[in-house]
Order: sequence, then structure tokens, then C-alpha cells
Amino acid sequence: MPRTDTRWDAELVPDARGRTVRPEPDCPVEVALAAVSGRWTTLVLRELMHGPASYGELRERLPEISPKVLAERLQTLGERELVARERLLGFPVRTSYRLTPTGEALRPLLVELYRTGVELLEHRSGAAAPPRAGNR
Amino acid sequence: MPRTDTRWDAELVPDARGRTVRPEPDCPVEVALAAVSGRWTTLVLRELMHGPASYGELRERLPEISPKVLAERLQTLGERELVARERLLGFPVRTSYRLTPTGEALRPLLVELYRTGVELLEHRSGAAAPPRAGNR
DNA sequence: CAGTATCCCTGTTGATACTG
DNA sequence: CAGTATCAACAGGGATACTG
Repeated sequence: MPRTDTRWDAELVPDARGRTVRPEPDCPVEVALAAVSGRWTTLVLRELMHGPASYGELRERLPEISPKVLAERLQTLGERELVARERLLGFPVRTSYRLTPTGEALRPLLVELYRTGVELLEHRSGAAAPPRAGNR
Repeated sequence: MPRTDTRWDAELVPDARGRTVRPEPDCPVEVALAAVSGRWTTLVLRELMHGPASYGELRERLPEISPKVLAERLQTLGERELVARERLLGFPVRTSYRLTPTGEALRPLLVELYRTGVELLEHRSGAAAPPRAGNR
């Protein structure tokens, strides 16, 4: 039930889907957050942003992830159609995982997460306002 | 321990802090994610982005959040110096919460989360590539 | 190789009642 | 008003061993 007694910031909350009183799974912010949330998720996405990889390759690149969690992440990403699975014939079996176009759509978000994280770390360390590439 | 055998995408992983093999609390992506993660967190941030508010005002705007969780969120945000608390004198007691400049730094991230969420929802509904208002 | 199946353990959330 | 205290319920994550 949307509020009508307050002005909404049009940049922050452009439409009604963001004007919720409780966490709604179909609020865009929740949708995006769900896509990248969960331990190891952003690391798996990072690896796949570099190109397709097999299950075993992912384990090599992320040696400390457990098989269970990796499988779980890949399955969830698959259900959300962010990642596509392809079984390669031959022996031994290989499976190739790649980002779908929808998955690629997460790239700007990951970049923004990184940027924001850097900014928070700078504030934290008490650095003076640092120069931002060609602005300010 | 950073990988050296693969090329890193400079936009996605601009420096060594993002080249981790495991989730590191001081990786910028994790820092930013931690700032907005947790149920109700983005909603509290949204409210404070509209301006300072008291504990009770926040409860009015988010009627279903429990007092415990709201207090918890405000404390965590406070520890991270994203939110500042100010006790107002008088009776009854009032406390005003407001974003710090560091907290304001989360705004572009929230905007990007919303934008990405909308995009994911569009992909999900199988809509054709929609026009993007002359942006990015 | 590419996963499942178990089991355990911890952190998170929520409801509710109470206090300075 | 602005929280804290308590307790119950649950989901997420990890270690390990096993299978097609």
C-alpha cells in the first residue's frame, strides 16, 4: 500500500514498485539484490563475466568453495536465467556455464558495487575527498 | 592470492582488491553489499534518503518492521557511519536519524539496483529489448 | 568430471513483553 | 517515545563422503 502523504524522490523511487512498506520480492531493488546476494555469488559471476567456464574450472578458480555451494549457486543462477548450462559430449563429461544476456545485464551493477565499495572504504579511512575521474 | 594466469577485466575488477579467491570482507564489492544487505535495510535507507526521521516516524512508515529489527538496522548503519543519531532534548524523548555524507554515497548504488531490477524483470517477462532513455 | 546426500552449526529474523 | 530482553523458528553455509 503506497504512501501518498510524502513526496517520493523520483530518481530513487521512479515508480510504484519501489513504494512498498515491506520487503517485496518483486520490488526492483529486491530483485537485483537477490540476483547478486548469497555468499560466493558475486565471485562466481565475476568468473563467468570473463567467459564461459566448466564446473571444474570454476572450482579451480575458487578453490575454497564447496561443491555443494557451487552447484547451488549455479542452479539458482540458472533458475533465474542469468546463467545457461551446456553439457558437452565426450568423456569425461564436461559442462560449460555461461552468462545469458540477462546475466550480462548485471555487469553495470557489479561495477557500481565496486565503485561504491571503494568510496565507502575511502570514507572509512578518513581520506580527503578523492578526485573522481573527470568530475566534481 | 591473486591470479596471474588470466586477464582481468579492468572495468569489472579495476584493482587487486577485487581479485580474490574467496569472499573477503574488505573487497569493495563485499563492502558495498554489506552496507545494503539484510532484510529491511534498503527500506530504512530509502526512508532516510528522503530526510531525517525519528525512530517512531520510521516505524510509522514501515509499520511491519519489528522494534528489534529496526533498532538493529539503525545500530549497524550507525556503526558503519552511514547514519548519525541525534538525541533531541525535551519530553517525551526524540531521536533523529539522518544519513551521513557516507550514507548519501549509497544513493547511486540504490538507483543502480533499481535500474538493474527493472531490467531483470523485463527480461523475465520476455519483453522485447525496451528503449533505454538516452542513458549509459 | 560433475555433481548429490547428509549432518551440523550458526546467524538472522520475528513475535512479544518489558523498561528508562 | 525509544528502545532492550527473551525465545522460538528457520535459512544459509560448510565439511565430508558418496554416485552416475
